[in-house]
Amino acid sequence: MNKRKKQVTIYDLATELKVAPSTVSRALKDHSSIGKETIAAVKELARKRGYRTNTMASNLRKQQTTTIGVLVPWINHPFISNLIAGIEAEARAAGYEVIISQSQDSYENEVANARALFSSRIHALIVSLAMETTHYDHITEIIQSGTPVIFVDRIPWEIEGYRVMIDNFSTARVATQHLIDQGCRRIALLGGARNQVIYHERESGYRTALQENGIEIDERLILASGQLGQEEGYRFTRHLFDENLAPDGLFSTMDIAAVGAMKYARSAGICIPEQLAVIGFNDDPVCEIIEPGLSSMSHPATEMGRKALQQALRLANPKKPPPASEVNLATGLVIRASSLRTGH
Amino acid sequence: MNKRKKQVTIYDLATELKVAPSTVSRALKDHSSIGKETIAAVKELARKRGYRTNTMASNLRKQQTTTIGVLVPWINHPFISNLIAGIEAEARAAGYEVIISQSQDSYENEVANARALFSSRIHALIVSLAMETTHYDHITEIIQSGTPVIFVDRIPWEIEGYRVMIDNFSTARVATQHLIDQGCRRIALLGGARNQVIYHERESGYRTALQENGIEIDERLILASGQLGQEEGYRFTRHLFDENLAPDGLFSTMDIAAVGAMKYARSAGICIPEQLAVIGFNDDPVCEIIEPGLSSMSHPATEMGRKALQQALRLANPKKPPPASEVNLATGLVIRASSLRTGH
DNA sequence: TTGTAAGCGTTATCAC
DNA sequence: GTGATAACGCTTACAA
Repeated sequence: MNKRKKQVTIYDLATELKVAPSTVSRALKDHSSIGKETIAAVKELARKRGYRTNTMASNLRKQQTTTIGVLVPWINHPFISNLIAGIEAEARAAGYEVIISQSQDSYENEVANARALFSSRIHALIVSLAMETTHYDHITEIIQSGTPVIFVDRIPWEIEGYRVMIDNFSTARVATQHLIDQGCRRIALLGGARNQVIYHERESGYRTALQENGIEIDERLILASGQLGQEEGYRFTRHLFDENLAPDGLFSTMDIAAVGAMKYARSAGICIPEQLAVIGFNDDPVCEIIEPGLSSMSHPATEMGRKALQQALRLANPKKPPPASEVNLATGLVIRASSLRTGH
Repeated sequence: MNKRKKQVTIYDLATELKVAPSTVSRALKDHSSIGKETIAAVKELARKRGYRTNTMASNLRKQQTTTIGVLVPWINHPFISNLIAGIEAEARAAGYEVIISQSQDSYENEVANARALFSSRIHALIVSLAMETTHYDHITEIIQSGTPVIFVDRIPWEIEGYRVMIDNFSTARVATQHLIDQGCRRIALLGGARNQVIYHERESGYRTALQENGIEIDERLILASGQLGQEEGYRFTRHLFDENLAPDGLFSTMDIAAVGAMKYARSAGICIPEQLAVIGFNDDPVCEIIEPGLSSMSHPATEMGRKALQQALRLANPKKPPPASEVNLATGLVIRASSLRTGH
């Protein structure tokens, strides 16, 4: 049906060179027991005939692939695309391919994608969970089959698995402390979905920082949304000022919501940072673009991808030293004009 | 070596049910000639034993994969990640997987990745070329083998292949015309690598618009860079004003360079849009974030991904009607404050 | 409606 | 150093 040209196989090369297929196979991978001349001849002919290893056959025979499965909520989010870029670069360098699938934050999609990846007999799986996900059977199934699974960023509550993360608690604490250091006392929080570990941790870090500084927590200043975006940031901030809760500092657990907050402030004539100091989370490119520059906590997305891949390979290869069950990457406070008050 | 659990095969199911493996194979795909009860029994047991098709074996036997190869310069660029998101969503819905690789704009990487993808016997390939690429042997090789190849966005000059694009010429003409309509007469161009078709086309569109309006082209206002980014945008704009070439309009073929231009204008006290009307290209998220809002030409990245995949599948399946050799998607003028002069 | 058997291209084991 | 051969798990004529 397909008019694809038949590909050259080791049999074709063997016939032409009048040697055995097994010799060709070995020659192509520089097996030590094959004569130098044979190797040269085989490689020369392979090049001339345009021979390409049939990965499917090889994989089937070896009972393993060199494909890394990646399961993320969205490909086209800055953080995730950087994560994937890191995974891909590292994988490629190590001779692996990357197959990606996005759940679009739907549990149903995530399950279907997990099954599809599993059927492809992936070498390892790197997962960041969908917002909706609260059951993990589709993942534990894979773990139990012996396939290495690494969780990144959006990790599950229950499963004891390998993870590559940042310390969301401490990072949020640092962000909040920075606002306090700038003289803020009424600090609002724009939080994400509380059923997600990372947003829960960030909220805890915020609360802890306030307590450590003897600042009473005003629950009315804590706002959360499962869909924290620019619009929510705008709306939440307007709400705070409309209800006479006017904060003097604002920590947003996502940069994009901080942008919304700043947009509102601008429209309402609220000066940043003098009246409202703002800090975000992730250090997305927007932080450099908006005026004033948005302070944020840097998040090593690409590095996280690289690390996750390294962990996955280590886990898949019993010869290598086993990986730590949890890797924490460093974050950093990036101070820009949105939070920097003179005189502090 | 690997402590992976042995996977269940159709043989296991066949033995347990006391039927032939072929029966199991057929039952699993609802073959018409298999008894209803047999099908039910097979599926039930498959579920119970956690059977998963071994895709490698199946592919090897069928001499084809359901894997779509994607070769792009960078995964973590807004335009590309949207493109990939479109490809993935459409592919997944059609039962295909997506394997991605990034050339990082290096010719060498692109060649290596193309070979690797080819060895995986991909069903089809979707390519956006690296900046460096000027030879296309690594791609023509694949086309000649019978594998469908679809070019998107960064297409080659020479190869007669299938492509999914926007009309860069007309889109640039519309952008330039818009500035002219706003009263601009000295319009600068921030262009990309001229060896790339798309940037060449955009420059032509700009020139044509000026000519159509009887505006003389001042070559000193035309600046190009293979690495057009925020910094270049800033630098080019400063150069224009420093050299007393002060333009009253600026068309940047990439949004991010327009952002740089706006940053310079702000630092130099040049009013946008009154003294300098600015328009970009792509309608990236930054356009909404920067102040004033950046006018731009919308680029249907996700749609382009979906379309490219559809074309690829159509091309791979001789039963379907053959695709058009070139698909052009619509772009649109998105007017924001950066180019909107009152009184026009 | 089901079974038999060949073969997809590779690699590992054993023999020479 | 090299060759013969048997898998890997699946699909698909062809046979029954």
